[in-house]
Amino acid sequence: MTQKTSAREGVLDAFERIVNDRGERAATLDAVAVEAGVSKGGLLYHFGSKKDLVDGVIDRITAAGSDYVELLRSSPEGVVGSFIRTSVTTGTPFDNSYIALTRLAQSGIYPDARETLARIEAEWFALVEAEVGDAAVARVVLLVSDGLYYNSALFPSAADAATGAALDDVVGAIGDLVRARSGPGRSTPVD
Amino acid sequence: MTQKTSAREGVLDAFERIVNDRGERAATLDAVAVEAGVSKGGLLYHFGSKKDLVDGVIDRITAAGSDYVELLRSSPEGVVGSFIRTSVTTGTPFDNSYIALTRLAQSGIYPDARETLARIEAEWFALVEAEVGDAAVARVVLLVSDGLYYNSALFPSAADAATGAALDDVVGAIGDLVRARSGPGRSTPVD
DNA sequence: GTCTATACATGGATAGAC
DNA sequence: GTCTATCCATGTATAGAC
Repeated sequence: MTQKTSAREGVLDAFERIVNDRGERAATLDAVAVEAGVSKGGLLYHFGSKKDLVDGVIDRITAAGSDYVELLRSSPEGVVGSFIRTSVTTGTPFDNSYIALTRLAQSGIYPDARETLARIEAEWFALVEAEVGDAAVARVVLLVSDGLYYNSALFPSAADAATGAALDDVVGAIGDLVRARSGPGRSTPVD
Repeated sequence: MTQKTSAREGVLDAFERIVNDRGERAATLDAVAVEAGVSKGGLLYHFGSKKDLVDGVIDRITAAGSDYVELLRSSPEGVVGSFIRTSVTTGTPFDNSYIALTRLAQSGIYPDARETLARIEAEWFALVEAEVGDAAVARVVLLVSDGLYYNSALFPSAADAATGAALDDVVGAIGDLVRARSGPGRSTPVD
């Protein structure tokens, strides 16, 4: 009763992959079925409609979101640094679901996708703000993260470049901002 | 020979509007024709194919891009501040074309859309870097801009909130970052 | 649980009248 | 320059066999 979900998960993987690589429009039932290695009918047994597929992605990210937040919290680098670094897509299951959701949310046909994204961002904002203690800085961090996701989703080739020194530079600059805002008379909350 | 383009422009407006409000998928020839108040046949006289519509958006933004850069250059606030502020969609023709392009670029069917975006971002980066004199900070500014565009395109309702005090806060934080990076021993290049 | 076959609607694009 | 009519391909979804 626990392993039989593999076919279902495979379909969901295929759906996300197509949405992310070729856009929502390309993610037809046919294309997803082929990518998942099942027939259209087989796919529709697991997901009765297109919307069910979207709901599947939402369920996934809702589950994975907690783990991600936990990972940020427990990072020795601190929330901000690890948050920025993990905003460049590296193809983790969470990344794949998150980017798929941003695509699906754009159509407006799936209000739940949009709401889920908003909920996730609100959670991240609270987390970052708690560490930096400054709403404006927290907002900048969130925006940089959104920008990184947007860029690595739109220009997958550029994601490699951003993974290296350039990303370190961004993290460094954000660190400077946090310290500048903490003020000279206040010791850093880091560590 | 100069005003007869109004119908054409109207069709392009309609196309952008639907792409931005309801997603690329909703922007069918039928829907665009209805929105523009012409028949499908009439639309296809001006734009022989879907791709021609996309090319129309690209042509538009290529033309409008120069004006936008000029506006940033001549802003009394400086490039960075005005750039950040104008990254929240206010429904200008440039905004509409830009957001439409980001949507169209995601499908991968229109490589030109992606390349145009990359070209525009490169131009903006050069402009910002020239003012702040620091590649990492320039990159942060670009990412914040991308994040703002992404957010105001995805959550139009949130764009209002971001237009007010929150946006000022972000501009202020970025200003702090620029100053922090300029270093204590270096006078500000502003003005 | 997965397949084939099929119904039905919609999308892109052409032809040709006005 | 704009319209109607139409063709063909594709997309979503259902029915029912295996």
